[in-house]
Amino acid sequence: MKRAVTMADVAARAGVSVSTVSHVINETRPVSPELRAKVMDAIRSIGYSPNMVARSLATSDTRLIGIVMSALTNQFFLPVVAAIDSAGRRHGYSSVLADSRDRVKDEADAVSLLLGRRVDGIILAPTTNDKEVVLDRLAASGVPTVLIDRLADPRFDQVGPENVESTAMLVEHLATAGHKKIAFISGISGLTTTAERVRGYRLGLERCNLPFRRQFLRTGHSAAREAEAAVTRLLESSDKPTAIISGNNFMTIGILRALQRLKINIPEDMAVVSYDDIEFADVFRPGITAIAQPIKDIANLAVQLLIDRIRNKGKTSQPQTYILPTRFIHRDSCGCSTYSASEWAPD
Amino acid sequence: MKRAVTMADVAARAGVSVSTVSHVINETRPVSPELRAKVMDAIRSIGYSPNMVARSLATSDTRLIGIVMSALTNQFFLPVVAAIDSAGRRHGYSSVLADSRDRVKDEADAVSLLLGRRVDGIILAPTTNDKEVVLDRLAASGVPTVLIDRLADPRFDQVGPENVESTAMLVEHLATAGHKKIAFISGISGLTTTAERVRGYRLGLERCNLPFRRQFLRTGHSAAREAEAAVTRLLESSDKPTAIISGNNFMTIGILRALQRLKINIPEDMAVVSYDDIEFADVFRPGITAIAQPIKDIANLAVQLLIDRIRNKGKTSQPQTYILPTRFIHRDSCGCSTYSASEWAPD
DNA sequence: ATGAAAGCGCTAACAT
DNA sequence: ATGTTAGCGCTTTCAT
Repeated sequence: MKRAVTMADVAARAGVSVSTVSHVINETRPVSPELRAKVMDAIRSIGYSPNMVARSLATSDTRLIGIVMSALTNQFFLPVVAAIDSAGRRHGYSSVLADSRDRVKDEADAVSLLLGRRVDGIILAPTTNDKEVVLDRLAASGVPTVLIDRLADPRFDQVGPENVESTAMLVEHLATAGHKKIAFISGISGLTTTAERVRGYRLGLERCNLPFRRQFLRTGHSAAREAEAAVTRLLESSDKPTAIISGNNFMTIGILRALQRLKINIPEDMAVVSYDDIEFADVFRPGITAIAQPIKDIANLAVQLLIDRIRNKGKTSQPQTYILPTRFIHRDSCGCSTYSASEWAPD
Repeated sequence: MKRAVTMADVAARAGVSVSTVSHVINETRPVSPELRAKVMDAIRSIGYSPNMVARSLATSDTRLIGIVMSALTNQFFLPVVAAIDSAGRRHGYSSVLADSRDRVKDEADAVSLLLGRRVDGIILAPTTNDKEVVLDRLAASGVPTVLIDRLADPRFDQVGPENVESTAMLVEHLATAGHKKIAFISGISGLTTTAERVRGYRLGLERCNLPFRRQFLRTGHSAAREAEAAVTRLLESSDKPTAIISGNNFMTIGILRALQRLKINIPEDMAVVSYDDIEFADVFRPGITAIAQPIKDIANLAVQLLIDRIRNKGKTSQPQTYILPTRFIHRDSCGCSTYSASEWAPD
């Protein structure tokens, strides 16, 4: 690749100064029509394309948003990335990825990387217990940041799904259908989402006057494989539940696998409902009754909050936490005959 | 955010020159242990973090890989992005996203954006008929590029899945089970992948001495909704097929929806097989017999090729095209009783 | 309305 | 082994 075409080349070609070129490109001060035309021609004829790197160095903004998330392989995060990217693009921002693999160390590296790249803002789905390490650095750096999914620190803007009432609703739904022995497969301990969903599980039991029983609460570590194992063990007991609630979509897959392997029919022999919807869940037989997160809303709001903060860099308005309503999707796996749809919104 | 900490600050603090600081950071020339220590201390104590933007301007490399793909919402591309990002990261590269939405215009914008950002290389999944517009520009720019999935231009390194034999194999598989009327739902016309899979379909028919029948070849435009409609129309005819082959995973979903709506049982009333596997396909009932693309292999190879080209910027070795073998996954939807697994590799 | 020139924070000759 | 300094390509103040 030969030497890049620069603004100076354009200026020379158009017979004007570089500052004039810059100003016609950015429309940042009036330029006479004649000169403007000359410049545009020059740009076209020599095929000039502005160097964002140089621009960034001069203005100290990069129009880059850093996205830090656990495992891009996580199905939940694809739509998040897509939504962030497309919302960001509308405002002239591009996205840089940084996988945190759900480990504090990698998360820290990811953040360092992005900070080094001088991204204008960061959207982060915090891993477990990273408060001390990463978030402090982020706060100290002063780079606008919004946390999504797991709400870990009120120093930042945060946006996530409603967890407690949504999960409680699943319990109530099953209880209403007559279930008295309802198990819950929970996610990685240490995640706020996990804690809240477990809380919702217990809240739901209470409301239905059902006892909380330790052996019905198992951890699936947010993953399919572990959830499958957890269910397998759960059903080895003589005292089996009649319904299982999954703490997230991956674990739902694991639960289904376990049940299929054990030849337990859903919903006849076991009702199954899930916090988190699965893509294409409608073609599963039976369809899985689930709570769907407002993923796009979360992403869009996060981007909007982030861009607001980037723009108002000076003023430090109070960070806010947003809990977005989920959607209950009634399908077949709960074993009810009635179909309906409803939404739970906070307050 | 206050003024950024620069190398000059570190130099002052450590009582050395900036070049010494630069050299200890980059390990680009010997520095005495004492000075090195001083510098490291200074860096730590004032919390210095190198400015990649300035570095990039000076070295004219960004360590950024641009990823241009259709709709990040496309399930196929998530693992691709993930794999590219993680492979890239191992070599010190970060990924910048640019959604092409499968439209030439957006693709062109995406490429311009990335070129403006001076990415070191680009991995692109070409949209349809963009040869004239985008690829020429890319070629002219001289920025290392590798094409994935859809192989559209021998001027670039390209890596994609085997399509022809893989699809033919699906036909043969069904024919062996006794099917004589096999329909194919094809993708967007204009994609090389679509053309090749259709070719494989016809090749398979030939090999089995089955006639090609126009009404059994329908387009699903690579999307679930269209595939659903196509199947619906297909089955309105009095002369129905006994088996359907899907041209990609989205269309498979559409096909399943159509069949479920029409209360047609798989595989009893209709066999279904798919080019493209679906995530969690194993929990579908029945399990969908499918050809799985070597997605990670494609991504890894693409990154490797790209980085090789970036490093050997001078020498222009001949671009190569790589066709990677697919994997046949035998499940239940084809209606065979025997289970097996095999792999088709080119040559 | 236009131009000259001083940075932005770094790298990499070029001295010493 | 270390320091000085001229760029990298742009934006933006300051003159004109």
